[in-house]
Amino acid sequence: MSISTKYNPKEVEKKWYDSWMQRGFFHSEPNPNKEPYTIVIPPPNVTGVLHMGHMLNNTIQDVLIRRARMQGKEACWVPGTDHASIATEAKVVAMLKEKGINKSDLTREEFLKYAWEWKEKYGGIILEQLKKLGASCDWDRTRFTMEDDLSAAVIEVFVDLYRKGQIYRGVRMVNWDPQGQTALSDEEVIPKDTMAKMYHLNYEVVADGAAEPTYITVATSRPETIMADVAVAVNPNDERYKHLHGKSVRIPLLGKEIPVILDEYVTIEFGTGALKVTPAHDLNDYELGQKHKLPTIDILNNDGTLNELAQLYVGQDRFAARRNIVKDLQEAGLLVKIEEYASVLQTSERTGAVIEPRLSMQWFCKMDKMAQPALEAVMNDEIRLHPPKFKNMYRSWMENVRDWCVSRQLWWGQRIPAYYLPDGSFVVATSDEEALKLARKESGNEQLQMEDLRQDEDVLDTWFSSWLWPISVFDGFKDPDNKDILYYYPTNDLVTAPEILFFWVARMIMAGFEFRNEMPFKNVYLTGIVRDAQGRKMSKSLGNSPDPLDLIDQYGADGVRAGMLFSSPAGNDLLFDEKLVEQGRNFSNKIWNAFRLIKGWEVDESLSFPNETAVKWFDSRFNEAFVQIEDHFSKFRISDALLSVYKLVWDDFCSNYLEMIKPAYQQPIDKQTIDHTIAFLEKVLKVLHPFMPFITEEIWHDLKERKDKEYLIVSAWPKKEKFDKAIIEKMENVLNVVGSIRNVRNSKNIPNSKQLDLYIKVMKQESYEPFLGIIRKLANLNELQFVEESIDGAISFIVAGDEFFIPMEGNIDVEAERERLQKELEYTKGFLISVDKKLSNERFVSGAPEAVIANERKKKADAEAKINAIEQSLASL
RNA sequence: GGGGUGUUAGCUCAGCUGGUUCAGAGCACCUGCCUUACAAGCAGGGGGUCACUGGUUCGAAUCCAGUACGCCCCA
Repeated sequence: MSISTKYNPKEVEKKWYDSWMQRGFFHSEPNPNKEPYTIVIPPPNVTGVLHMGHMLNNTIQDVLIRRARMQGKEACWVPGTDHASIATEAKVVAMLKEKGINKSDLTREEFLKYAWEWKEKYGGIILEQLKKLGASCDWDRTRFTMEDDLSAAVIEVFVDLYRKGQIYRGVRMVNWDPQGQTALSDEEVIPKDTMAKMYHLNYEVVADGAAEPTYITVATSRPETIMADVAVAVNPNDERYKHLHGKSVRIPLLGKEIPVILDEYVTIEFGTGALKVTPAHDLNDYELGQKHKLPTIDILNNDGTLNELAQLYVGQDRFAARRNIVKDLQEAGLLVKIEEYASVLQTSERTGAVIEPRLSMQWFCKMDKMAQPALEAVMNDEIRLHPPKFKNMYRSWMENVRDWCVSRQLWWGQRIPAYYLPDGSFVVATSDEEALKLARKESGNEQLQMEDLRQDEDVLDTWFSSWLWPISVFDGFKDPDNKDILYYYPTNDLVTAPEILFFWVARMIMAGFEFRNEMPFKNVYLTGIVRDAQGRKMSKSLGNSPDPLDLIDQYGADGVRAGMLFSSPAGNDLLFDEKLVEQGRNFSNKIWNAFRLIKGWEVDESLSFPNETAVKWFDSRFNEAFVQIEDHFSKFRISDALLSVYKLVWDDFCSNYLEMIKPAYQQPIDKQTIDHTIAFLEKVLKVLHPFMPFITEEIWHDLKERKDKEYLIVSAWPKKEKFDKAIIEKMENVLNVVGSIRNVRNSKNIPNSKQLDLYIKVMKQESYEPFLGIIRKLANLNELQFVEESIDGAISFIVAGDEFFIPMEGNIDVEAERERLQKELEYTKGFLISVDKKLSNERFVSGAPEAVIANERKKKADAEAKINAIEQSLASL
């Protein structure tokens, strides 16, 4: 035989991927005769490289899309990339720095030129990597969130929302990243648990005639912000501070006088019960300040250094300033003590810098109105989240949704289409021309020129383009009634990570209802995070993330795909272990060898058909498993679906069916058996194909001559068929018999090659007759006959109430055998007692359903028969 | 602090409407096999008080309450 004993994925994968591409199997066009099935890819960052998370996510999407394609649906998987403004800009800035260029020395246009060059050169590698995985995306439809049409959609949406009053400009407390020098959305801020210090500072109470100065002690974690203090707040019910109501205090070092205000917001027990109010640098203080109509003093520059308003430590970084002021306070005797306490530090997801709550002028998008339909759609299961446990999280987020800060102080992205007039007012427009027209109209100044207008410097948050993705990839903004969007939208399934449920998924749902009055997708499958075997997140610094392409190289794409899916139920983190991928590869090999076996048989047409029972059984078994597989798919239990296929292939098809029909060495096989077997293998390949596309396509073609477009990838998915439950159950018993015989061999050290005899004492001989050949073959038997009486001097066992005897030619260990039987007898007796107890319970008999009672009766009868049989065997020993 | 969610074999997890799918799977482990499809394999096997406590029920891994521990989200 010339076929390799090991499956070799390398050339196979390339060959079939190219072949699929050439024949256009991935490409989709609207087809009114077919049901559409659509997935839009969560666009990876254009700067990204494939990591394990992508592997899992895209394998699942590919499984779904391939199955749909085989089901005869018009399957369309739209790929693309995201411009990822912060991440990409950071990479370009770093690249320029290496060349000795500072971003601040460049104009916006110069910088963008570099950025585009960089994107053209390094961007989109990830899409090429996805091809190695076997992703059957419609590459003709590849989109990029910053390409012209998609940017135009973003601008159009911005203008539209602005005109609807949904977008506004305002001073707000934002999360400021002093390193990236941009505002961040709440979702881009990562809280980190740390130990922080609480400084207790003395504020002098403004002289009220007392000879000695008196103080109030204020606790703060940020002493460097005291120069921005505008008040000290205490709880009006706090007895300790009653004497200070209506008084003022002096800021330490600065000496500035500020009022003591009263508010029940202050927790009496926390710190000293006295709170310094610094509206410019803390969200809660800001709200307190608003309430009490206090001024705000912002003492920080964009880069986190102190400005002139601070008066002290001007120009120093906030952390340096903190060290210095603590020292000075100490020297001035105003620092009472320092306490350690556990606190949460807000950091930037991108740069890791400590976030500065800061007042700044930003653009916001109102969320509350848009959140309504988006919330309802999920709560009433119009859009289903898998697993549904995420519904609660989704609801609590949507019910407490806050306005979305959409502006970013960056250059890489869609520039905010607001144009400022010389008088400081502004207009919002989709183009320069329109802006000028509007500006002239609104200012009444027809002399205004384009040069008089200044466009906002900021760009929009990346998510402001990705929330439109399911619509914009089909040009639903440019041309709202085009045939693609009408056909493919709403899409079917979205596969993504739970950490972007709010960033992205929720906003896409909002955009769907806002701009098309329709949900963007019907199902959201939430994957878990891929972690290492110890449960740690995969990260570059830990070096615990394998390179996916190396894995593919080593184990084959099919092996990796199967390995990823073996243990990743929806919503659960995947603890990745290379063992899983190894298992996937071994599975490939198993399938390969099954194919080799079948391919190697000579057919002799003159032979009769000896395998009717085996064929009938596997046919039923396949259909039984198939119903299960379909059920798993319908509930998005992808791992379970794969495991069902795995067991069907390995246990049922290979270990059992093929062993049953396998002719003796170098003997030919009959025509009927081989035909059935090939048909079975084809069906098995079909259900396997979504998971392991390459090896299945390879075998499909090696098995038979195929016509030009007769590919597995576009073959028809099996249909659910009726199956014979009785033959499956009977075979289970038969395989138990075989297993018991093998067990006897094992425990008695009887080699496989030595034939044994078997005597069967059963109630219904005819029920066993069709299976005798199978038992003989799988257990390697010589004599095989039915008997009426128990056989002396034999090892016996019982399966489903029937007795089986293997004569042992006298070398039977009577004591051991007696002990074994005695043990089994005791167990069965105990079992009978428990069943009897149940059945004699009046309330059980009257309360339980008929089927359950019947079952208990059957258990009782079986147990009694078994006890009887064991006792006889014991007697005959 | 509020909310969510989980705890089942050494590990990762199934277990759906309470009862034959009820204590399961895969991996790991142990024993024996180089049996001409496959040692990346074959055959067999040992592992669990279903976190704890109580309740509901004829019957609880499954429903309810509390406790402990873990994780997630929000403040």
